[in-house]
Amino acid sequence: MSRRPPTLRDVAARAEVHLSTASRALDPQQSGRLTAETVRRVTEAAAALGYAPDLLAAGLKRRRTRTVGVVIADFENPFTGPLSRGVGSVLAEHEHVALFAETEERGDRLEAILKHFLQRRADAIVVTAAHVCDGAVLAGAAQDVPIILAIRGVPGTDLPTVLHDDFNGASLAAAHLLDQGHRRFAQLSGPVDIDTFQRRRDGFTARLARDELTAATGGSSASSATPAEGRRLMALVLAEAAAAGEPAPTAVFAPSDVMAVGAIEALADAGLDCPGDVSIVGYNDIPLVGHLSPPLTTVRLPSEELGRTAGRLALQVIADPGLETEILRLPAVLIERSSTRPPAG
Amino acid sequence: MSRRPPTLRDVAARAEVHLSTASRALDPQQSGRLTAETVRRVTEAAAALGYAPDLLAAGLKRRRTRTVGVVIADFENPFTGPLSRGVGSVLAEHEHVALFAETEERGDRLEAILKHFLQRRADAIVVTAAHVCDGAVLAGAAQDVPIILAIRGVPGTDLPTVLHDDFNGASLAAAHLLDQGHRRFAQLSGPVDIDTFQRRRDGFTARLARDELTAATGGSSASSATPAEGRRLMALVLAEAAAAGEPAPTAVFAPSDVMAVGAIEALADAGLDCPGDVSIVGYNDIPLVGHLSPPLTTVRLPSEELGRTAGRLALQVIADPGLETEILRLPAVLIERSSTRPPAG
DNA sequence: CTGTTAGCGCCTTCAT
DNA sequence: ATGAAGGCGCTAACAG
Repeated sequence: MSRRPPTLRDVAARAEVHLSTASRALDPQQSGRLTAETVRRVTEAAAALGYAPDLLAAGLKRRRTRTVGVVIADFENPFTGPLSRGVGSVLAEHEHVALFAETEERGDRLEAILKHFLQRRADAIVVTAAHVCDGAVLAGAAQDVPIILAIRGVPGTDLPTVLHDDFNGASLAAAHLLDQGHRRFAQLSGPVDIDTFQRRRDGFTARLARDELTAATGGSSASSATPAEGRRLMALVLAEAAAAGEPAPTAVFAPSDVMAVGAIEALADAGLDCPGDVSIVGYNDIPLVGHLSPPLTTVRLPSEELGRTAGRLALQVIADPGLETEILRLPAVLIERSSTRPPAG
Repeated sequence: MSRRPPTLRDVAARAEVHLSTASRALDPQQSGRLTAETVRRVTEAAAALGYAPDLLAAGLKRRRTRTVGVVIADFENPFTGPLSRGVGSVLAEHEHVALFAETEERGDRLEAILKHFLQRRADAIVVTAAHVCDGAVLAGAAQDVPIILAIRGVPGTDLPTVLHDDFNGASLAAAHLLDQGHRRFAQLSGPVDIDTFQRRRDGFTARLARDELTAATGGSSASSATPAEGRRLMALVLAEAAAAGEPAPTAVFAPSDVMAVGAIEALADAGLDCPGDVSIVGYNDIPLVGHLSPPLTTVRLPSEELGRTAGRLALQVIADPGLETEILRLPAVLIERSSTRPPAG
């Protein structure tokens, strides 16, 4: 184990050429300038020795490591998988690699991770875990390395960004419920410090407002997107309605599928049936929600495509640092299942 | 953007000491041999400049990159999250980082990824995506870098390995069903080229054999662990029983939760109810299976802990390459929900 | 076309 | 206790 791998030196010696000739022969960009014969000799020697270039040493000189750091909020989040695959595969197609790290939503981790990626000489960094208050830290890091924002934007920064179109996605949810004839709405609020949840809330609210309607919220917002928080908020909405002597809403928007799961449970706790009494729309279309009871109507996000786009942006900005920044928004699509139906009566 | 980060040279200049003095001052192992005053000056200069050592350059000399490659089968697999977090966090606690790559279960990818990690000078590699036929490739790579097997073992290799105790986990499932009084069993077969699925099958079979019972299989095995394959195999089991003029089994073991989901659907297709007519035990306890209808009885795996163990093994073998290899098996636990109940009648 | 010569940024014997 | 010098493995001018 751990025998020393062959170096370019060994290859050159075996091919009986100079070190730098070997280097050139192995570089597709330069091998054109060499005799076919020399190239053949070097290639052969390299193959015989099982030579593979040391990417660290190469990067040291070339000032490019072909590495892109990716900051993930939560490895256990269901869309982390598709997202990672998206950026990973785009990068791989261009001989780059992704380095993943996780903040676990802890505020202080982001800065440490960015610094670490810098020490590893990442050529660019994709941040998918930004909180709205991270502007300064991101701006600071952006002076040293190109940064791409994905999934979560940060208002006020001018970094290249690719987001799900959450405003539109949530509008889709609202439109669907309106189409079905609902008029009494509630929406559960996601964590307030995350940009995407704000946009979902705004999108849902705006679509209702067009029809001069509003949604109850229960007066609280989730500390994190979990079933437990969904359950808590749904119960609050119900309690609020009861306290005001009003009937419960017939349609509820949960800005994440897991919160929707909790909401359905809260309804059951209160003796209400989904979708019989209350319709629910979730968000994300995570695995298995189509197999819940009832199968959840939800908004699907093109997470892998978003990952691919983020990867592409990273490669672009590496190739041309002077690139003008832009904000891309990828469209969501409503997946209609059985947790929504026109209101009774 | 992309201003050049300060180098050790800059720090030395600012502290008015020699390059190598600065190097020593910043190395906790060596700073003892310097005047407290010099150390202070250097530390201060480093802080003022925001100096962070270039890990690539350091690794080049030190022949340690503090990087561990992790080969994942599938980023979208639900236990990939906990697993990644486990190894990532253990490594982070010891100033190492994980580099993740994905085979997507494609046979040719493993070799390419191993080679790539070598080129990046990973200090060790954790392979969680091994197929039983990968022995040669792994043995080859193991000559150049320490390799740890996790989740999936490879019979015949002697690499340090940490696995879920699938044999025991599947026995638990069988024991549970036997306890409930079931006597007519089926089990769906997972992909044959993956070690874990073989062990689950063997564990289930062995426990039944102790009571002199056997399980029908439908005569086929899954090409991949998906709901569609679960559905197909369950239908085959039903058809097989019908063709033989026998009653359907009352208890089914699905070696993965997603296959269980498909199996439940196949039962419904055949007009059978789970758990009314047929009990099902899944495997993995992935998110949301507790919210299915019926909530799935399943076997939970300590995936994050497994990741942590794999990370620990990697660090161990980096510190001491002569470490004797061992195979660890982490215990599974049966999570009893509502998809199983004693047979009717 | 190919060899020579400098480094990339850091660490690590040697001396002193 | 600190400076000097060489090299990790590779690439990139610059010669010839």
